[in-house]
Amino acid sequence: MEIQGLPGRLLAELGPAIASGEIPEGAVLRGEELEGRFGVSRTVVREAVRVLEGMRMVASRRRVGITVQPKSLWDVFDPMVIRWRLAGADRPAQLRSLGSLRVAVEPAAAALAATHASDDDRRELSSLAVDLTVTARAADLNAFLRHDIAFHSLVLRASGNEMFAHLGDSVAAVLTGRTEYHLMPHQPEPYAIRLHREVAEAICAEDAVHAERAMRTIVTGALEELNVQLD
Amino acid sequence: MEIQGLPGRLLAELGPAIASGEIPEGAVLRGEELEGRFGVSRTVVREAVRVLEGMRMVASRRRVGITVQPKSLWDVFDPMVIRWRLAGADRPAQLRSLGSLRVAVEPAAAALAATHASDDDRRELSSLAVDLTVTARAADLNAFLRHDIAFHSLVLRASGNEMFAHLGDSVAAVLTGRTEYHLMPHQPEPYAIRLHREVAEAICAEDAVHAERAMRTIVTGALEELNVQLD
DNA sequence: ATCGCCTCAAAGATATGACGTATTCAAGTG
DNA sequence: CACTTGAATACGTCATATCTTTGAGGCGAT
Repeated sequence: MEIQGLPGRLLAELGPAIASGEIPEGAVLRGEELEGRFGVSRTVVREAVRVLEGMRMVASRRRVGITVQPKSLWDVFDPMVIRWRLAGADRPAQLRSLGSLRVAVEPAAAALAATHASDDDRRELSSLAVDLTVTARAADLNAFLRHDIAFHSLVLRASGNEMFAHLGDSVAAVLTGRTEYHLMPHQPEPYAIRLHREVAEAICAEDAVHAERAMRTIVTGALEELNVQLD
Repeated sequence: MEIQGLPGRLLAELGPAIASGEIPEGAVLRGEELEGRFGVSRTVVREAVRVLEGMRMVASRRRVGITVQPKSLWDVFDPMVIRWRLAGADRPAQLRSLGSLRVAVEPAAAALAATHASDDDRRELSSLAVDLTVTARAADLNAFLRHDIAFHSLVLRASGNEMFAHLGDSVAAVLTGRTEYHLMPHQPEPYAIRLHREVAEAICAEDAVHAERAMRTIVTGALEELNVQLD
């Protein structure tokens, strides 16, 4: 589900360029310039710029042009912004931010899931915990990643909080990045796996306290490891 | 910092209408129809629609039209979406979501602030704690609200995490809504005030554990009160 | 020399006509 | 009944014209 057509292509060029700092904060672009640079019409440029303006990465003013806004104003929760930052020079900072966010949110989500999850959710969660164990033992990193993402997304979704649920994609991005850039041990640690099983069991048993504690251990561990790797 | 001009006005009409469910999920709009309904040109309609598409509230497809997407796809973290939902029929759900998010994030932010805050931040925080105490005693709800927002925003900002910092506006929206709709006691509770002072003192003393605990008490209390009021 | 006002031009904002193109739906065909 | 084909439709893109806002420089008065 992405923005299509020429405006989408323009966005795919401009967004990362701005997110990576290649087009620095305060830089001024002119619509006409973009038309020429990308060989598209005014219509297309304006629509792409409007979207960027919607995520507060740029501001368009008459007689001035399109100015890149300071990073502090950007909608840092916008999935597109997150993706662009993860792809560029901001990757470490973005990973750290998301890591801290996970530490805050996922334990709370696990606690809520323990009381709010549907029976289907609980079954699915148990099944995923098993899958995780199996793929970890087989050292199948790709399958492990897939199940890990599914596990954490499901917990977030099962929390019943729409805002938590929406962080599933961001968490997926973090986990994917961690695997892609070899920021995790080649063989997932047995201890982490056991914690995942504990989370699943606690949620199935409606034990919010235990679910929260186990999940907190998982995400704080992940954050610590991330910090070690990034230093 | 809002989207200006005619597209902005169109957004200000369409966004709330969709957010409130007045234009239901799955509804199909035609660009030409919107041109007529709002008396603006294609250019304007297209730009507004593109922004809505950027926040995934609508999807535009050839030969079909502009379809309203299911709520589960919306960028629920987009400040515009939050504002629109708070203004409409989704207000209770939005307040609950934000309340849970606060419970997850603000304690973590307080803990981080205890170790990351600048000296200026700490001074400002102490000052705000005093202001809170004074305005609470004077039962000046508006001034209290202003300081309360400043306090929580500052803690989020001082955490040093950009994503936490960006939740300041949303927290402000929750607090404002709570006051506007008389969802809080006329005289702020002395216990809550003392907790704010405790947070400030703990952050100043670099006591992360204490700051986190006091902040958790504040936000869980607020959430409980919110749930009582909304039932 | 400084302040304030005025004018002009630059750049975005809006409107509109023309054409392109994908997609759906249905008629037609085997 | 399945498949093909074609036409209608609504968005997508381009080009152009005109309007509006606003920053900068000039000009005069104090």
